Amino acid sequence: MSKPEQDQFSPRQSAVLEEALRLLVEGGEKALTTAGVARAANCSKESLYKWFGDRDGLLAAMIAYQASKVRTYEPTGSKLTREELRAHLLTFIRDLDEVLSGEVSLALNRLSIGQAGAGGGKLGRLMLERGRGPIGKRAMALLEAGRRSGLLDFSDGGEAYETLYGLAVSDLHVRMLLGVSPETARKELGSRAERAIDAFLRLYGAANKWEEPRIRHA
Amino acid sequence: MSKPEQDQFSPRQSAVLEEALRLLVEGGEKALTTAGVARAANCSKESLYKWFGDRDGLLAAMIAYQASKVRTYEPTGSKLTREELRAHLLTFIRDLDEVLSGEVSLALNRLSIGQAGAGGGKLGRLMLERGRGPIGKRAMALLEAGRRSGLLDFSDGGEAYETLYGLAVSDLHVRMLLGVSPETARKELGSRAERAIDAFLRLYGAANKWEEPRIRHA
DNA sequence: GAAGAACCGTACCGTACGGTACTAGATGAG
DNA sequence: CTCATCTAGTACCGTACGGTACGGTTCTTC
Repeated sequence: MSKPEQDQFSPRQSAVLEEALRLLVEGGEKALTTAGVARAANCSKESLYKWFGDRDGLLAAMIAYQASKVRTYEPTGSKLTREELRAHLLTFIRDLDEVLSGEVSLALNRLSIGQAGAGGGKLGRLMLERGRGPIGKRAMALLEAGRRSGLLDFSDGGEAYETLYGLAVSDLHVRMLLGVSPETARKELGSRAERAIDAFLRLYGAANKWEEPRIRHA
Repeated sequence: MSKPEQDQFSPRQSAVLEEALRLLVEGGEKALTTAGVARAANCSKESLYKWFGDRDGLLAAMIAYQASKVRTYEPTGSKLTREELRAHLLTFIRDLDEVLSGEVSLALNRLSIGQAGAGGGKLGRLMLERGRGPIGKRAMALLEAGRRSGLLDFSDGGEAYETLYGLAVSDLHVRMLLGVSPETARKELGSRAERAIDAFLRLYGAANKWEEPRIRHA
């Protein structure tokens, strides 16, 4: 637990996984053959099987490896001002958008989703734990800080987080997974980030702190 | 165009597609082999290839067939009361939840997403057009009716629809695609429907018509 | 510098799948 | 009755992939 994610793969193995991710991004799952990975990474199939067990082990390792690269930095424990909270929310949404629209993330999600359905939902669980877990934890910490600072008002943090996520992403993640170009999607995400924060603060902002931005009624 | 979707498949072909969908739901994509479909549907592989061209044609036909089953009823053209709009929104969200959490829909989305990444995003485009298109159109019509009735206030209908969708679904569709049990998900969706409508109306309700439900400020 | 481990490259095996060919039986028209 | 069409069932083919085995080379360690 002291060195949980960093060096669980040797440099050589990391290089192989990097190459495997590249192949996956370029050609989808069908392009990710054991022989192809071995050839692209200049390693032998025997080593692949020695290191990762079998093909599924390789896929799981790719997910774990990619997850180990996102730093889940815990931003702050101090009291937040309105502007700071707003800025942190915006940063969170921008980071979220960047992750979700990243080629590697999309490819890994496609991979996990594609082989979910059947009995082997192993990869899907991995993605949920290693991918969405940390992101959600980070957001919840931020929202909690906002509440402690008297800027947000909610009873169920998970509910508030789901709302924020929905406002920021809506159905764009699924549409990207289905093939909408990440460029198109990123434009849409970018134009929605600030609006999502406005809406979120109208829904969950502590009343006396935000004097109702974008006031709409008489 | 007069008979667009109904009888594009003969009864025999529909029965075969039904069986193919059953196989897909049960075992995922890997279980959907041409031999398996032929065996399950008591037809010959040769007939499959005659009718659908090749395996991809069969997959596309499955999507088109399933899409042809959802009726995209246009509810109303008359003026709406508050209660009617609320009820229609709730019905829409419940229907949306039911579709998204349906086994067949999940299986087809997994199939399309799984083979998106590579060059062949054909199925993904089909899902976007045949699946999300009609649903979005229906919701937009409802929102437009709400605006014409003076109950909603928005400038961009698409933006309002995306907000409604995000509030109602958030990341649950992707989580279901990744393997979260539909039962768990349906409970979460059900408990969120009314809250989503409240939030949506706070964000887009015409001011003088809704006297700020769940008022939060002094 | 020798012993041993790790590893690359390749060749190999079994299998499973997509797609095609062929035969036999059913159905319907003339 | 007969011929044409359609289709079920089966057998077959080529290929591509997951997984294993082995010889040769490099790197480590004493």
